[in-house]
Amino acid sequence: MQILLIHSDFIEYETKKSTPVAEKIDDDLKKGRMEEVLAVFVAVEKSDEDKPEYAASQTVAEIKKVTEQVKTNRVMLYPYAHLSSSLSSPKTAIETLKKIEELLKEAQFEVKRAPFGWYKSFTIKCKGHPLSELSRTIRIGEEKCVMVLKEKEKEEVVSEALKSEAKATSYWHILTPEGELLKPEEFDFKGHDNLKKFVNYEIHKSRAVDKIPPHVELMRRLELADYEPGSDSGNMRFYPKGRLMKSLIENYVLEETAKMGAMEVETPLMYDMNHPTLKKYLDRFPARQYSIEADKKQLFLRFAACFGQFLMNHDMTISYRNLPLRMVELTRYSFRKEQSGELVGLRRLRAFTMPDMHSLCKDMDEAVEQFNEQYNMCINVLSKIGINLSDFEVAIRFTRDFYEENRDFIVGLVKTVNKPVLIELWDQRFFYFVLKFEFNYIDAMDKASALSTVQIDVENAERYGIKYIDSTGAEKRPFILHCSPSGAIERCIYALLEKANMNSEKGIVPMFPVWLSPTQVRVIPVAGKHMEYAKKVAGELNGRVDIDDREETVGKKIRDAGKEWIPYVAVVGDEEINSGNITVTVRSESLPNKPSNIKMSVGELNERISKEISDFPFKRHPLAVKLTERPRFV
RNA sequence: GCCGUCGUGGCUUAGCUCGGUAAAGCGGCUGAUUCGUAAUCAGCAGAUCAAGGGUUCAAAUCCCUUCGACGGCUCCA
Repeated sequence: MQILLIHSDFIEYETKKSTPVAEKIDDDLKKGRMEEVLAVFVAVEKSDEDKPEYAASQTVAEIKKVTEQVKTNRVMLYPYAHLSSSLSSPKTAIETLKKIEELLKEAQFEVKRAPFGWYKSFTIKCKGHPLSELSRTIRIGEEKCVMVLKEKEKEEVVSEALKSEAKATSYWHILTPEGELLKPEEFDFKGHDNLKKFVNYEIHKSRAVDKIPPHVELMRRLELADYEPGSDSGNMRFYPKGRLMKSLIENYVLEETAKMGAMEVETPLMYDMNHPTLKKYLDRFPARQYSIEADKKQLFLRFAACFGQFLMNHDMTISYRNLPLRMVELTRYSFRKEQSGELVGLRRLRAFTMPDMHSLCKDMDEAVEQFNEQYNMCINVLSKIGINLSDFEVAIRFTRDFYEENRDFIVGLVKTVNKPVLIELWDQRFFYFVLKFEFNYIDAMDKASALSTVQIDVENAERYGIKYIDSTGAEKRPFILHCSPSGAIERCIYALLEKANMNSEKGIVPMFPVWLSPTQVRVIPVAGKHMEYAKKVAGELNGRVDIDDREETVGKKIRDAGKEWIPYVAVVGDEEINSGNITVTVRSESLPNKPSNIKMSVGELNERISKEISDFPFKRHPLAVKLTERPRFV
């Protein structure tokens, strides 16, 4: 049995023409309409033929569940053969449909049934809320819901978490730094445009813009990253400049976690799907996996570093003196087989790089304290990457129990960012965590993407058998914090590109932070005879320096340097050779089409650059110093 | 995954309605220019028009299928 449930403002149908298998009907059934209704499209299948009554009763049970969630008692049954490629006989189908109708009527539902075996026209207005479109497969002898992948004729096991999410009821609020907990409709969003967009995105899932994402064009034009047609969708190629930026951010984040005391480890990319512990965890994690078969094993590609680290924790001997114990891994890659329609440029990928840190804490007090410390670290990390407090919106999500016990702490988190945040509250714990936050970047299309996140996990220490010995010698379960200080590195680059594009539209010249700029200084000799001097200057300059040795006009070279968002462009010609200075175009001080030129010494420029990059990792330029020696990637 | 739009040299696009020799700019190469702050001039090379199938005397153009990108839906620890 396949059913598709659509919570609708209305559905109406009209019979057009009978088919050979049509049931005989009275004229009054040739048209039908219901309002505020759950439309149930049904395909009775071959596998139902053994026990049609069982199939009918299971279907009714599913319908009841959904009607309770969407709060209606009106049902329109609509035979819909297209849901299945393995249909039952028409006779069984009609019987089963009638049985469903009968059972629903017994349960006090207001039911109508569209006739079987007719060509019908129908109009339906779907309500469009998160639960308004659901599908179910009902199989005899199986309690579990499974989704059927038609193209593979293979059943995909959908994790329990994916399902439980549909059942979770969320209560949305806005929490202000003053500690006021307001319903979204009570909150005055004036001056909080991005928060409004974020709330709208989270709760109503509605957007009104249709533009192509600017970062997709930029990632190619700047030769950072590109699609790889030879791979699966959502698996990108990174050109030298993109790889450089990724590498710098990766190293930076790792360094910040190391400062906190995190130990860097490395764990496998693929795991046995039938490992008893992992199997249970898969069920609690709402992600779809890539799976591969090797020898006789079913393996899946990791979607985070949790697996490897928890398995490692399981085998470790840990004393209370070792806590909080932090481990970090930079996952290159984490794999998530997101739905194809969801993939966009660098925003949503199927293979991405993510720092994943886990902290074992002795009790909830320590977990909360660590949570707070990591919350602050995340703010700092993002701002150093170039994404400031004003660029992202905060969501804090927790269970009601956690909130009751930690009200002041939650308000404290809001005070830290000093702006209202979105709160999602659950009556029960549907997930493995009791508290989490995310920092969400809001782009020009009003889409929200999570960057940093921390969660307090109360489940996995038990599941993985992770324990520590407390001061009395007793074994105890730690609480585990999951933390990704920056979120996916690719997503950080997406946010930087989108931000730069937004700036550009506001009349601000777009650029990356200097420490992340692939070329930090470009030296431009005015004519061929200045080349030797240009090389000398380049040799004396700090940072990633290159030389535009092409035979182009100065104007053209300046413009091209601008197109690459190079922070400092030093022109050298007769004047500079005579004065010993260089003339520097400073991007951060330039206006569109109005470069800002400052005469300074090489030493002065070095000092300026040092100030901007000294706190960060440094890597040499991956490309040849002379532009004429560089290939083009796009 | 579903619905819709799109896919033409390396890049950006014209041509597609109404079938008949694929056009341009940028980039590349060659030559001239040796140049002072956001595009120097000229020439040359470069395209089985996403892939596969169909209709036709003839397909970039019409039809079908597949793949990919984007938008919407769904989803998003």
